[in-house]
Amino acid sequence: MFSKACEYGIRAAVYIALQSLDGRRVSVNEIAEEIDSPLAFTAKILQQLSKSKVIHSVKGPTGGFEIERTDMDHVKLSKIVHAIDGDEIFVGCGLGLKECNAQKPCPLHDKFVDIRNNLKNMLEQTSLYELATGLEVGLTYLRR
Amino acid sequence: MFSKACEYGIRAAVYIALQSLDGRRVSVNEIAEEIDSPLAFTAKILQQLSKSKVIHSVKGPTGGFEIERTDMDHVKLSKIVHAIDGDEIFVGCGLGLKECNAQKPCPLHDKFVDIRNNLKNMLEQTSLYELATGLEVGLTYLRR
DNA sequence: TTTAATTCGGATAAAATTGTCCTTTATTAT
DNA sequence: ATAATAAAGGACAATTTTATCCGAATTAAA
Ligand code: FES
Ligand code: FES
Repeated sequence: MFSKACEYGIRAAVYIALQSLDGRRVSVNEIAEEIDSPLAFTAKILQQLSKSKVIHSVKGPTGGFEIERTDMDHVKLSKIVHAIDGDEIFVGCGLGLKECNAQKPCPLHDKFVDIRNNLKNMLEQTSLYELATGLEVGLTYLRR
Repeated sequence: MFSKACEYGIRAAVYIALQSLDGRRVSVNEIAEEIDSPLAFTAKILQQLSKSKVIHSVKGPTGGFEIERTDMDHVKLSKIVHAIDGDEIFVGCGLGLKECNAQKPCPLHDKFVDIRNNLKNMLEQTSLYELATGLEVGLTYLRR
């Protein structure tokens, strides 16, 4: 569904959000440890998320990654997926035709667009804050 | 969503089904041409589909690929996806945890499982015959 | 029985994704 | 100022996916 990079990116962003709720800024080392992801690869992904304004980074001692409390609400999963995987999942044809086109649809078009739109809506409606709070209460997990 | 191999596999199977409705057996060359896919790679995928009984192959002159009329109804897309991409898409965690587990769910679990199940149901309910008939009537396309 | 058409299967190559390493840059604390 | 800490960025390596090539096996037709 999503690339590995995107999966790590979402898990990392949720973890950063959770810690930011406590006013804690976190390092790549801690993030990779907590979400059980490859350190250097995770660092690359965090750079992307930083550039696309999903998270905020601070260099130097006491530096690290954080997310403003107000941003947590309006940063939706769709923004992260878009930043890392692009828009294929939001607009692409399920059978791989060059573009999804209702005027010249593939055999799966109607059924696929339904599901694709459900996914799109879910991603556009789910905020980092929402996901982080489940974690905070101890109901959900970022590793296993 | 699906791998390239899987996309080609579905398109190929639908095309084979369509031609089989006319009693025509088709070659890899014709299939790759009609669904606009790389010839040799498509041949590999057809081998897989043949082994997993999605399609039937006949060697030698006048040989090629075909699907029995009765099979078209009960071969569902889920079988093709399973044969080529495995079961990750049916049971995997949306955030890449080693396994999806309702007892220890990732933050996206509830919302993701909904969509994953919609997709699963759609694939399990959609037969090759159903997709081929849309093509037959000229309402849908396998290339563009 | 020979030839030709076709799938099958193995080896290999190219491209994309995933992952690592090391140097540079910014910033804080001593 | 200097040293230490952390992200940024570039080069490179490993793995997986996508794709190609070629010879072997099968079978129908000439
Ligand atoms: S054309 Fe294939 S999903 Fe729309
Ligand atoms: S645990 Fe992540 S989708 Fe179920």
